[in-house]
Amino acid sequence: MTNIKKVSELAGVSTATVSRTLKSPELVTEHTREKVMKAVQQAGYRPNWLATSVKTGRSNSIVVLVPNLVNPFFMRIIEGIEQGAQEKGYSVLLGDTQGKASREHEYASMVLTNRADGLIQLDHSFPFSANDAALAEKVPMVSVCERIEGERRYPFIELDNYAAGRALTHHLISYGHSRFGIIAGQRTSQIHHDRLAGIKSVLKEEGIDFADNMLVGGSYRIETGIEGIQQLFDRDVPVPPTAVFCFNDDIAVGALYELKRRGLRVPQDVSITGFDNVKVSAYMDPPLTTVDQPAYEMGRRAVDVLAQLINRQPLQRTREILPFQLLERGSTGPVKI
Amino acid sequence: MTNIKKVSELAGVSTATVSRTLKSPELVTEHTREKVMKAVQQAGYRPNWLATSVKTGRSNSIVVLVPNLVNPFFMRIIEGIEQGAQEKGYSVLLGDTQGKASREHEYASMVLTNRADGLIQLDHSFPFSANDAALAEKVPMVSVCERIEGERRYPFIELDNYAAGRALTHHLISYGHSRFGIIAGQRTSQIHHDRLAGIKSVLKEEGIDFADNMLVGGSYRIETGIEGIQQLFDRDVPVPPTAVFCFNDDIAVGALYELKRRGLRVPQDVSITGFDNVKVSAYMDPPLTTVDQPAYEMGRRAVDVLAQLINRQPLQRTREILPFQLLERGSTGPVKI
DNA sequence: GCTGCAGATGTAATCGATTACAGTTTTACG
DNA sequence: CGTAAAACTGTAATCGATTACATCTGCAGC
Repeated sequence: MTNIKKVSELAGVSTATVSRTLKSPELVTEHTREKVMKAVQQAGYRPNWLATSVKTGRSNSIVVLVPNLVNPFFMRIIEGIEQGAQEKGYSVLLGDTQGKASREHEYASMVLTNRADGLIQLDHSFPFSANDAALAEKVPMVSVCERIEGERRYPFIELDNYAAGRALTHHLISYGHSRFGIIAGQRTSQIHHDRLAGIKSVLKEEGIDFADNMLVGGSYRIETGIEGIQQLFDRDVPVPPTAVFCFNDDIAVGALYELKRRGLRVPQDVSITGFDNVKVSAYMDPPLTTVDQPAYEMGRRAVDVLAQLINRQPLQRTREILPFQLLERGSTGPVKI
Repeated sequence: MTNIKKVSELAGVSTATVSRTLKSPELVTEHTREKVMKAVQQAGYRPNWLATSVKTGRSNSIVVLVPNLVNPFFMRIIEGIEQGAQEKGYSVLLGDTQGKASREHEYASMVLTNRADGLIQLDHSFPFSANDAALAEKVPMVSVCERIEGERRYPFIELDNYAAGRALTHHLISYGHSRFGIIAGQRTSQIHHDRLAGIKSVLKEEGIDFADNMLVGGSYRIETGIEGIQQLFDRDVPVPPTAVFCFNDDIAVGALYELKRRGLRVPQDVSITGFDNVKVSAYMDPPLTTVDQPAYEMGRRAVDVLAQLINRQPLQRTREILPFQLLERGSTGPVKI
């Protein structure tokens, strides 16, 4: 291994001078700088990052906790995080939690052991174990698209899921729909509650009933969409819904697939909506009406906020709400008479 | 910050004893172990990972270079990598190269600076700059699904793209097709050449002509599929193809979309095939005939191989070919008479 | 020529661990 | 009881950097 000592010997100077030449060149004379640089070249020297970090106490890395890597929506957020991190000199440590608490704890504790400086959370639970709750108090941490209600609070970036729920509902009602189904994802999340509350608030205002058994589903997967449609349309309720809210685009893909398989046409027989605006949603048949989330931007903002926390700069606000956009495409239409 | 010294004072022992208690408990007596553990608890002590790493010279991290995070196929590989890494005690540093050489260099040099112990490459180019080529000689590095032909060689995990190309072609020929189009992705990659060679070899054997202008495309995106179809069907060639090979599922999504938009039916008018078997491909309308790559498994194997390189264990072979599977679904069918 | 100061470089402490080696205590056994 | 070996613990070197402080040189100003 070529270390700073070897270079210093090669250049005939002290290690301090080598270090200075590389970090603050203005402190050494032209002459020695050249000597040192030549030695650096010759030895193929690169400063050992671990050593630098242990000295400065900063790892310049951040952990990103994500429940699922294959979801393009999350990945878009992570692209934003990656870009922002890169610009600020941070590296991104990937923490695929697979929704398991044990994994979350494991990754989160990387911040406690100086392996990372901060944490970005795309999951929905508090990522520290009961043991570490007290320590976690000081951990710089930001949550993207999920708010933690409860014991602990930290800054979060999200969009107004309540308003998005309302917008989707208004859109469908304007097409004359009045019998709705909902296929939800992870039900314990704040997102879920907000969207649901948004939908229900409009229904209430419009005097439309919503039976609890029209809410099905429980995870953000294609299969959930398929099973959701089966539950909504197979049960012995007299009248199936004419419009179905799917709480993400994957669920909507499954729902669309299953509706077609049953010979139902979208949107002529049933309207469906997605959420997230993943790339393929625009190229489905029909293209999906969905809510666009500025995922990339959310990722970037998360890094900004996290960097402020890490550097103990004061935050203007602990809550950032980014704008969503309702994309009306082919999967929704007038109710069948 | 609570460090080992504080704990040692709290427990009334030396730092060496604290270190031993935590790393090799069998070296200390029951009595002191208890004392130390109590102090550790009380102080909320966690060993500083940076310090440990600088001492051992191992960061226990690996860098994964990926050209694009939103591609579910890559992400499936990374899931495998993540899982394998986790089991072996490595963390994964994400390197989103966005296909840019500068990014590649930047991330790759993390191995040269001890920030990571090795490198897994999902991209297709040699990730070190000309300057570092010599240093890179010693860097543990594995390539997944892409072989590097040329100056530098390192182990790779892939599937037999040549054979997969042949299998797809046989499948379409068995349906009576003889006029083919190809919408390719990244054309400079080895994958591209292998698949293309596989297809052409069968066509030659069967005495079927393939005009070079029936090969279009140049990146793995949905838009490439749309533009590809436009090029293949708009040109003034007398007869458009009856079957189109798309070199990944994203391209196939675009192709399917554009074909439908033009009023062509799949597979009655045109058959199309994808590649990779991403999740949604099974739920398209029609479901996509595609080649399943064991992406997750490829990721896991890559970590195994990389770990061997890092630990300087001898490799049985530098080339691992995993099995593919041709999935015949609804997007291919008999040629229209 | 001497003093003072700025600028360049070297010396050595430091970051937070691990671990070789030394020193001390305990145990085993004749 | 004495001695050697074993078991435990402490001291201090070490990993590879950074940096406070010390030292040395050279030059300006009186």
